[in-house]
Amino acid sequence: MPAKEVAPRRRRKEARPQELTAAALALFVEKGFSATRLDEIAARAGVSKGTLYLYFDSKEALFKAVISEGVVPTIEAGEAMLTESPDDPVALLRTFLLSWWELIGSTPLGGIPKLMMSEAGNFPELARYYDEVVIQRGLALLRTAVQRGIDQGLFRPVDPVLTSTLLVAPLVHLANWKHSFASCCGGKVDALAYVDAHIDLVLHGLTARNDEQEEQS
Amino acid sequence: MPAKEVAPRRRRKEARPQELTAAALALFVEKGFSATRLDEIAARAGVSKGTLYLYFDSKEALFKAVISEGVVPTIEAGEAMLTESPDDPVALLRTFLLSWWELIGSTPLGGIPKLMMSEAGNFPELARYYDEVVIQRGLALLRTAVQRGIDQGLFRPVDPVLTSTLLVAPLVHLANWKHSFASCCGGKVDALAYVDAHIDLVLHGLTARNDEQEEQS
DNA sequence: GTTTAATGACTGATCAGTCAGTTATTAAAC
DNA sequence: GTTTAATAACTGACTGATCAGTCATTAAAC
Repeated sequence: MPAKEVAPRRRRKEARPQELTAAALALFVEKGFSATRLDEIAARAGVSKGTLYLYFDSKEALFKAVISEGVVPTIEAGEAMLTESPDDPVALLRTFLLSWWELIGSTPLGGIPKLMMSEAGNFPELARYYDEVVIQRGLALLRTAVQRGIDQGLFRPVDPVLTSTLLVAPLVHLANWKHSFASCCGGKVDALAYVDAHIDLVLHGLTARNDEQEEQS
Repeated sequence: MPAKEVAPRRRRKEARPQELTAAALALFVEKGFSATRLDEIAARAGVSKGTLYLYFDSKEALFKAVISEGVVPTIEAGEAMLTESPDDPVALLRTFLLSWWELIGSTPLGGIPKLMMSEAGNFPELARYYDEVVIQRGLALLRTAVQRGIDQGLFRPVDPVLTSTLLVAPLVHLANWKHSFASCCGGKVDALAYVDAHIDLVLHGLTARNDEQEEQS
C-alpha cells in the first residue's frame, strides 16, 4: 500500500462554523433536511461528526443557523440597494430585480428559498421568522418602487401588494429550478436572458400608455 | 370505559390504492418524503402499515405512484383545454392560466410541484419523467399561445420559450406558497385576485401598442 | 507540559419492511 | 335459512439497518 495519506488534523476554531453551515446549506438544498446525514455534512466540511457537535447542539440547531446566517446578508444587501438607489421607479425596479439575481439567486444563497419552502411545514417557527425578516421585508421594497411609479403616473394603477409578489415569483422560480430540475433535465436556461425578459415583460405590463384611458388625474 | 369504538375491518381492495396515494400526497407535500412515516400514511388512509405493502412494494414505489397518478389527470386536463379552446390568443392564454389554477393549483394536485421540486435531487429519474411529461408539455401549450399572438401581430415579438416559463412561474409560486408558508405566516392571499392580477399584468406586457415602433411588417 | 480542538467507535431510538395470524366475505353444502 | 369451508384482505408485533447524538481518547498548538 503506497503512502497512506492521513489528513492531518488541523485546529481552526474560527473557520469551522462557517464551513459547516456552507456544507449543510448545499446538502440540505440538494437532498432535503431529513435525507441529509450529519456524517455527510461533516465530511464535506472536512471534519468528523464529533466536531460538528462542538459548534452546534443538534441537527435542528444547525438548520436554524444555516437559515439565519444566510438571511442576514440578504437583508443587508436589500438595505444597501434601497439607500443608494435611484428615484426613477423604472430604474429602481430594474436594480432590485437584477441585484436579487446577482447577489442571491446566482449564489449558494439562492438555494434558501427552496429549502425554506420544503421545510416550512416541519419548522413553522423558523418559517415565520423567515417570512417576517426576509419575505415581507423584500416585498415591501418592491411595493415601494411600484407605489412610487403609480404615484408618478408612470405605472398603471395596479395593486402594489399583489404586484410585488408577481415581481419576485419568476426569480424565485428560476432559483428553485436551478436547485432541482436543472441538474437532471432539459436544456440549459440562460439565467440573465430570463431575468431580462422578465424585467422587460413586467415593465411593459406596468407602464401607463397614452392610448389607454386614465382614471382621474 | 364507554363503548369501545373499534374501527371495523373492511375489505375494499378497489378503493385502497387511491386512498393511500391521496394520503401519501398530502403528507409528502406537508412534511417531505423522508420525514413522512409509512405508519402515518396508512393511518390517514384508515388502514395498517401491512395493508400498504399489499399495494405498494416500497416507500419509493408509493412515491412514484403518487407522482405518476397525479400527473395523468394533469395531462388530460391540458389536452382538453387545447382542443376545445378559442383561436384568440388573448382568450387562450386567459383560459390556460385560469384553468391551471382551477384544475391543479387550487386542488390537492397543487402540492405536486413543491413535492417534485423538493425531491428532484433524490429521484432524478422520476424528475426527468415529470419534466418531460408535465413541465415541457405544459410549457409547449403556453408557447403555442404566445407564438400565435406574435404571428397575429397582437403580441410584441418576445421570446416564446422564456415567456412561457414566465407565465407559469407566478402560478407555481402561489401553489408552493399555499403548501408552505401559508399555513403559518402572514395574511391570507386572495388566490383568484392574484391570478387575475397576473393575467392582467402579462397581457398588458405582451400586447403590442400602436404608439411603439414596430420592427418590419 | 498543559490546554483544548478534533476524533470515531459506541448506543439507543427510530422506522422501513416482514410475516404468522385474524377476520370479513363469498360460496358451497345440507 | 343456517352451518361450514375456502379465500384473501387486513393486521400489528417483530427485526435489522440506519443514524442522531455521546464521550473517552488522541494529538495539535504554544
